[in-house]
Amino acid sequence: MDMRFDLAQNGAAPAALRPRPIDACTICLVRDAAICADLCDADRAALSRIGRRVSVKAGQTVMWEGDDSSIVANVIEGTLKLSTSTGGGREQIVGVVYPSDFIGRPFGARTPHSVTALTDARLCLFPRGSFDGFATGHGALQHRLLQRTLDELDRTRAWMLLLGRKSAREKVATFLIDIGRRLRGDRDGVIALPLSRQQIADVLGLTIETVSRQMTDMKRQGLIDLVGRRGVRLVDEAALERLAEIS
Amino acid sequence: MDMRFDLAQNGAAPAALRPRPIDACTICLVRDAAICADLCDADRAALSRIGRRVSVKAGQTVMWEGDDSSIVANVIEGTLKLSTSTGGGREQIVGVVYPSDFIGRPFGARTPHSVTALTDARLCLFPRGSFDGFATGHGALQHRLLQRTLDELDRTRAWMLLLGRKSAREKVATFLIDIGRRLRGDRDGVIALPLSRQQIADVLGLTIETVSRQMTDMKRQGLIDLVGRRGVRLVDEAALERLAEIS
DNA sequence: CGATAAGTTGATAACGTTCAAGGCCAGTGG
DNA sequence: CCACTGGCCTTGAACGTTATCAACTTATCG
Repeated sequence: MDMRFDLAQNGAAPAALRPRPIDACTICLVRDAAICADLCDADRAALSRIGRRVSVKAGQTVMWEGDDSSIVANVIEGTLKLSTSTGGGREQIVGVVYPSDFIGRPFGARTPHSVTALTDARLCLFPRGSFDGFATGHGALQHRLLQRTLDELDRTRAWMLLLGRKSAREKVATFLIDIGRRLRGDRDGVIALPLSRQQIADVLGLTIETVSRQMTDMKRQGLIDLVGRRGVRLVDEAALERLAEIS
Repeated sequence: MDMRFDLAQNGAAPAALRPRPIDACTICLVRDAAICADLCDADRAALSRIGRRVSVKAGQTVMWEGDDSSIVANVIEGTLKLSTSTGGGREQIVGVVYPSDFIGRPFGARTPHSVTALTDARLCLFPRGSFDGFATGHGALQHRLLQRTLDELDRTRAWMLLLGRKSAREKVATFLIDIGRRLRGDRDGVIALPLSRQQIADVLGLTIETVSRQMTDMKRQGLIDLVGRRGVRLVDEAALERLAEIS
């Protein structure tokens, strides 16, 4: 799918050309959870006309750290990572986003971190300028965006405690508890991790070897089960929580 | 100064009792930089009537992690730290705020981190409920709050890279560069640190000994000068920037 | 000027990284 | 259906950075 942004698509077409527009929002999977949830139908339709639906493949980078902030988007489907890196190439994942989350930097000139799809994903993409303009005129949208940003800031600050003060074991335990809360497992309780070992390391500020060692250790102790490369079952969640030192 | 919050103070007094109210905002040091900057005089006066000016002493904690979110505030004067800690008492400073910054958790039930004055400080304090109500009706205020929160989130995520991926030396160098940008030094170029060594350690996710060693090492190399306990001069800022690995 | 908290310095040990090799799984082609 | 391939993950050994523990020094304030 073409990722380039075509401004021409966003001008309002002459009314005659869209007598009964099929509104993408009516069938949207996240319409009640995303930031557009509180808009009335008319406003939602207007916002929808500003943006377009886009698919991205796993591994594809949607925005680059330091680039001009030219697009923002709602995540409709899939998981993506937000990351920054040092000049030397060391990477830190600063966030993982799920369906209904919002990505990009509205009201700002620069994208402060890269956004990369971890799985195949679908986005509802807006040119930043148009989005900013729309949001400025719609308090409900801005309020939802504010709520979401405040929540994200809280979660990010909690993660700083992990990065600065927790041991490798505590970090991995916290990660497993956290992922367990977001992604319910299948009927066997097996959670499909959206992250590779390297990516888990990049979330926790560790090396891949340390993550691997901690996880096999926890398996040996009967705290978790590892099934295949991407599966985990939290066997003793209470013990993990104790390990995680969650305040 | 009494920190307890007295709701009675916030009810509007009978009009007869305030014929020409002396508006605290007209002499406010941060009125053009805080979130209330874009309000018209009438709205600003209305907001002012909701809140009150409060002084706090260095060391005093204004809000506690996990408490009900009952107040929010603008910082008028002074420096404060935001911090979280593990059950075991390990602390991580998740933010440092300066005059015109906003503190507290609007639109949320819990305070996610403690707020403690590092220096004597003055705040413009609002009961959270009243503030939320006012903000909901005033798009300009909410927009400013959103801008500020987005900026803070960007800064916080940049700090995650430091916590997760930088060495002790890089951390200290980054800290010095960062503080140098916020606090201009005196005519000798000496910056008065608002943080003790322990607090610097708590910002960087290090121990006090490591911070001390890195700083005396940098002094030995002629990168910085240490004057007294709270003074630093950045002698070779370019070298520090190179050390900091700022992307 | 003396008391005391804050900071520095040193020795030692632990934790996590680094480097290196080997194993395992998923996808591909025979 | 099996062998082959390549990437991902695991395991091991050695090293290095930072934490820990303890003693000492210095700045600051009454």
